[in-house]
Amino acid sequence: MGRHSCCHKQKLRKGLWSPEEDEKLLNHITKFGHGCWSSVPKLAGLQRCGKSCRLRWINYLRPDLKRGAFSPQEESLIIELHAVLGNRWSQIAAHLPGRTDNEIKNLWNSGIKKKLKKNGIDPNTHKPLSKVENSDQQKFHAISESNDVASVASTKPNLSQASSTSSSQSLRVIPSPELSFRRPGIADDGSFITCFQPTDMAGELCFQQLKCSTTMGLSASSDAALHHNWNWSSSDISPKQVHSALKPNKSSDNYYCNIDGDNSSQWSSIFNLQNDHIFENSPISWLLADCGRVDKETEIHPSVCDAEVAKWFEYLHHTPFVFNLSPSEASQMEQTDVTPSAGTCSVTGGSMISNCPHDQILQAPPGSDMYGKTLQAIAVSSGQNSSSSLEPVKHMFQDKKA
DNA sequence: AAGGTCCCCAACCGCGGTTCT
DNA sequence: GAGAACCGCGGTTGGGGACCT
Repeated sequence: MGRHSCCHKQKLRKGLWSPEEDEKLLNHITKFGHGCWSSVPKLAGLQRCGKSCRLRWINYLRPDLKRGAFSPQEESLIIELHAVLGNRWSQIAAHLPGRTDNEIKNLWNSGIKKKLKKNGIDPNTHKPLSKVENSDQQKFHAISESNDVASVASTKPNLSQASSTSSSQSLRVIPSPELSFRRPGIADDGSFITCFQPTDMAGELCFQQLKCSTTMGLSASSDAALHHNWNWSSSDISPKQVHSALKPNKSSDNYYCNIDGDNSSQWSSIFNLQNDHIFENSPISWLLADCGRVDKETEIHPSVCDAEVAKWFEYLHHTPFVFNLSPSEASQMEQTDVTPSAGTCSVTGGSMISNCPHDQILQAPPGSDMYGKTLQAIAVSSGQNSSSSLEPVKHMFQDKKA
């Protein structure tokens, strides 16, 4: 079948659009709408192909476009969405009103990518750029493939191993401030293998793996959802609880959680509340999604937070990170800010998770396009690429829908 | 001032998916 | 069901402005 590329048509202009062409296209679409794009150039009196007209309208002439530089909030949102969605620019753009996929793609390729690399993050995987020597890399991959900690983002986790002897294997890596950004994986039984957090052991940063069962976690009846009863388990570490959470800066949408365990390490994690959505920077967003509704106002207590996280926070948000707040400092911060209550965070119902892939699946009928694509997105983000490895994920969500 | 290089971003290109005939 | 046309997406290109030497 011969597919006609518009570029092969004769006598059609290419290249930059002139103001006159813009005006013709704008006038035509304003009056008649675009209808069938292939007929637009003829009706509008343009020597362009329909595809070119469509692109010009979408990327430049549309009245609802937001012009100008991206805000730090938009940039951080793009980074967070990219971690979940990858190069699905149109889906990312859907979360940024007034921005086009092309614009976001350009920003990513020309700006954000470099920033991430500069900060030691691989922009493709959102993992720390490893400077590990070859031998260490081989070890890394070997362990990954046998379901060690690194496997969460790159290979299919194996629950039996994770819950037995190897669940807290540590792996020496080049220290990096981004270690708190790990994504959860999904085990065969549908339980979550959570992110790895940096822990300081004898001066070395190590990865450690935790497991959170879907049957555990946040109680729907908890009256202080964000810092109550998030139980984590691994074979050699007793269940942990999030004992406090911190909103380091009132203009920020990010919160940090400290999870105390019996090995005296502090486990910091991060999640983000923005436009009523929680983004998958941490297993906590998955936990919240999994647990359904959280509808009580929640206190966030300032607490000590890890300097690595602070560094990352400052990079992402271009705002100073405040930590080690005393109660009086926290109180002062609360009084000087115009946004609601520094120490509280209002978390409301299902809308909170409406944009979480997990929740999209719960809302989408199995078999629908949304269902399949979202499953794939999750599988890919979890390093589960084969269709067979999707099965446990499917079952998990089907069970939850039921 | 001139030439070279870098980088941004608008636009192109090709592909896959969907709809129409 | 097959072929053609259309649509939308993501990767890539190249024009041109900014910056450097």
